[in-house]
Amino acid sequence: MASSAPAIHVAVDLTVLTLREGRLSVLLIRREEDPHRGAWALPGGFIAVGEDLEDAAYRVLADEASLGSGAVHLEQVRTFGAPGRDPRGHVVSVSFMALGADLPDPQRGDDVADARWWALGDLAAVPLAFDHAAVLECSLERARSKLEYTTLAITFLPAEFTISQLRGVYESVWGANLDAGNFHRKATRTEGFLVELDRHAPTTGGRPARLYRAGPGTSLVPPLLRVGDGEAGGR
Amino acid sequence: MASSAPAIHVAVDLTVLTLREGRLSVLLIRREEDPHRGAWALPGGFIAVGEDLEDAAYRVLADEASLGSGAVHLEQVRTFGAPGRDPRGHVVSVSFMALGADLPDPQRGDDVADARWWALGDLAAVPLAFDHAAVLECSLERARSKLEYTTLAITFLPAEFTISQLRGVYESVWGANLDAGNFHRKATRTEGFLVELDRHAPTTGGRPARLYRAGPGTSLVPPLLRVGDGEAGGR
DNA sequence: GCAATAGTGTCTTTAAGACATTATCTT
DNA sequence: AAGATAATGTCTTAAAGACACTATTGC
Repeated sequence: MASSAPAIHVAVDLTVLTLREGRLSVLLIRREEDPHRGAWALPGGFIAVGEDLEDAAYRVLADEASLGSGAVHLEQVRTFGAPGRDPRGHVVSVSFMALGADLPDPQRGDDVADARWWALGDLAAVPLAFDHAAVLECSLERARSKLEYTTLAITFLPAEFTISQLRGVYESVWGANLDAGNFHRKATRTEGFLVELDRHAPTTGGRPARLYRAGPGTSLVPPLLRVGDGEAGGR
Repeated sequence: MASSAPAIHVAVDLTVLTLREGRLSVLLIRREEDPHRGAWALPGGFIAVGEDLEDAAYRVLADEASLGSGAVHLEQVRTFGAPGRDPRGHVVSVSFMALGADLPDPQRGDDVADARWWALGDLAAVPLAFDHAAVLECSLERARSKLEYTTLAITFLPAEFTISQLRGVYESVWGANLDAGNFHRKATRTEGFLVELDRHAPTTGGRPARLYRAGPGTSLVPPLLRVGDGEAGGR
């Protein structure tokens, strides 16, 4: 923190994503100190000597997002190290994405005075601190892409879920509308993706939907490729 | 370098890949100093305060691999920061992969006494320094995977090449045998992948192969998915 | 009954994979 | 001619997408 002896500092930045009311949302924290005082930023922090990168990410998750390690899927995305990205000095930041199911509102604590979930659609006019817009975009693209080839979409859902909910994850993250019937067939017939349960979800006005839980597989073969639909919706 | 005041150091490590005689090969450098003196290691180096990560990677490429920035495709892969990975202290290393066409033998210089290309098939019994086996594996998997969805294979080839050479890249990197006819159709009919030239390559004993150069596209749609063939060959 | 959502079936189109066939060169 | 490699064609099968249809609930 003392900027007398020039050195490189290493930090982690977290893109915490969840679905809230069917909209893909990211957790941002309002900065209380310069630089970028008052701007919204991704949660993050410097790593200590001897601290593992993942441990630092989980620490930030607990301190700034009130989230335990069991609540999210954490994954390293990319490292940002341009010399000018932080006016305080040379900060190399390892960015992670954390995905979870309907994550709770952040609690005010020692470190954090103001923090909230932002639906991505509402974020266009919000300037982010540092290079966090690029960091966020990088994690978003990673998440969108991994939905194609992996079973990662399930991390956005509770332990038991319906096919409609799963389709909702894809639609929200991709910003695309998927055919319900075709998606149902694809999801249920992809080996290792889902395990069918004997129970059904309470009806939401129509035929009750069967419940599923995550299957043993981690990759989708063949993948579930997004195609240029374009038409989308927050919900 | 002085280990008196504990601090975190940031380094870059490079996985430089090329095809040599049809075999996927990686550049390794024999360490001359402890730790791991005498072991083979990926080229790498510490970054300076104020130096960009990519610039540092290109500097290492020039110093330790005698390669200019035009010769390779450079891409960040992953950052390794486990506290115990370097006995000298806490070193966070940003790993890059660099891909190029038939890269030259490294030259001996100030930094490097012994450096050579290793075909990956010959590397099983070679212990690598630090966690470089994991770093290498991570870059390899990235390269294998990106061949599926992008036009990256072309970076392993000279500016003008034949379909057979392109197929050879896939076969070498994936360690799989591909059907020549089907590959030809797929490569030539994937929009943006290739530009057909009016010339032909000198014959290698059969019908002369038409020459192509890289097309404008960067992604392959639909992708060229690897499937479980298993049978492979270095050549 | 109707509205709403879940789930299945059918048809078309695309594309992969197996493999035969033709084309064009060297010797 | 034989041998080698390049390129194309044919057939089968898998799977995506469009979309109609059936199933099961609440009202």
